[in-house]
Amino acid sequence: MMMHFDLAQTAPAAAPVPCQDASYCQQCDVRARAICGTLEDDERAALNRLGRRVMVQAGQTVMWEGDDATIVANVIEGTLKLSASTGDGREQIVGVVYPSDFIGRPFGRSTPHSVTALTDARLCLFTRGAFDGFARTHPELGHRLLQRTLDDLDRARAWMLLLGRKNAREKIATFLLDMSHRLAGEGAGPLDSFALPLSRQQVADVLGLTIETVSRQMTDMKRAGIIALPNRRTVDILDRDQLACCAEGA
Amino acid sequence: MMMHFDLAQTAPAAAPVPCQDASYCQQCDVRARAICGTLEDDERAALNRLGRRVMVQAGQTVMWEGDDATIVANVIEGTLKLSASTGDGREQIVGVVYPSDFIGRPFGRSTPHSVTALTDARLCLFTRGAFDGFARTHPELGHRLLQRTLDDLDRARAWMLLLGRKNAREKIATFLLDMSHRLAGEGAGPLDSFALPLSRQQVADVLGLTIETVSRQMTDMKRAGIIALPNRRTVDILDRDQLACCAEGA
DNA sequence: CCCCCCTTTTGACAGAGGACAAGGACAGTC
DNA sequence: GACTGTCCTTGTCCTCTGTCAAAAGGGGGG
Repeated sequence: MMMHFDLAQTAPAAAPVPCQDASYCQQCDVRARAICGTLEDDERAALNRLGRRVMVQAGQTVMWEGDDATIVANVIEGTLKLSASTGDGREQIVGVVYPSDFIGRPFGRSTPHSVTALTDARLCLFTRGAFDGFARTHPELGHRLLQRTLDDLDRARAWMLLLGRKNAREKIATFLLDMSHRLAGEGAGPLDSFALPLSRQQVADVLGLTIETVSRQMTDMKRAGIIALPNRRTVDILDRDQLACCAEGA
Repeated sequence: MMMHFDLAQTAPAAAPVPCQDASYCQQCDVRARAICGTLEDDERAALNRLGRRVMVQAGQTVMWEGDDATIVANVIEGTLKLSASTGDGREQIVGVVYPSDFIGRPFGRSTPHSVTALTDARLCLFTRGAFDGFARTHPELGHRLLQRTLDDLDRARAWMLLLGRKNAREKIATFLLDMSHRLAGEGAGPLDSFALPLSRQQVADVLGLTIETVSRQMTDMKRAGIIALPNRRTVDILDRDQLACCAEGA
């Protein structure tokens, strides 16, 4: 039974509704890649008893920047954004998460950034207290989480170079190449055609640009024959080498 | 016996020279705050046998971006920068590390950014293989490392907001406030006077600005009576409230 | 099938910050 | 104390990107 995720339930008072059916994990699409992938069957069953499956609709915010960190989750399906913002409303997307990624801030007091669904999404949700306790007593899970966090940190720092030192053209090109890799499935090569899970405004928020600059740069690249834009959301990479050159500043 | 860190030894072939004197850890200034802080005495002694103490001079690079990740270390004393750069030499500082911080990329193939000493520094150095093995068999160490990595990730993402969405004035103000907190000792409040461990160029590289813009903004704030700059490296915060306003964009 | 709303694109203009250049200050050396 | 190299500051100009405004395009509902 899939429960529908009610926004009101994101409040600290949300009552966790444990998932009864222990067979869920067996069918889980992302089990192998998620942090629970290397747990023994009985351990995973125990973890499963702590969590619940929820759906979130595109646009719904699962956690708010600065709130008490009361939940964590694995992403089963869909795409979500992590975002931070200034007091006067300027927004920066600090991460985009995909199926098998982990969201939330374990072992901490408050959530440092908001988490919002970009598409309809399915999550495997845990209360933070229950998850923290489980992770502390299951080193294998902690280790997977550590590896994933180290990878996230590397990615965040690579993005800092982009935000601080690249110009608009380089940012767009780097972004498109990154998407072409991240949207590819397990072990598959980069995609030459894909649907962006982000609107132009959201692309701007990832890159620290305005929507107009994003639009102009993409149109320029289209005119240069480097990419094609058959409709609003899909991107075809026509000349990957040249796109890589743009990303490097050449 | 303190060994001097030879740059050539950063090469993969570097022979680890174990530290014989197990009492080192007892006297270690940062033991309580470092990731080894919660280990039992015998465990810490075992870890100690895997590592060696080294000195690095200001300006020396301990690891190079893209190199095989062969070493990790705890910072005992001094300040170091983590930096990434584009093919054509633009640089972005993606982190500044202080005593008790951990550096290097455990459980990974290559180092994603360079590590360079800003001041003379003392490190407690491990080969990555030895450290990885130890961490895998000592969950408590892994857990401390996880907490630290989660904190680093939060900081990196907060900095992404600064890099992507703040203007020069806000960046400088945020940076100065951050420094005033990070340079304060254990549990102490923020400092109203401190010596920057960074040159103007390095401040620019942290904030994604040019050295001229950094200089101009700091002079402007000095003229506005918000800060004083008694010499090149020291900063006095005269009006913290106003500085906080600058940081927020007000 | 048309209409309406929202997203995206395009245009014109302005301003923040970068690039280049020169002058000034400071620390270490002789 | 003069010298010298490095780091920092200041000045001028220019460009990239942001801002504001309007037009164009697309998708969903009636």
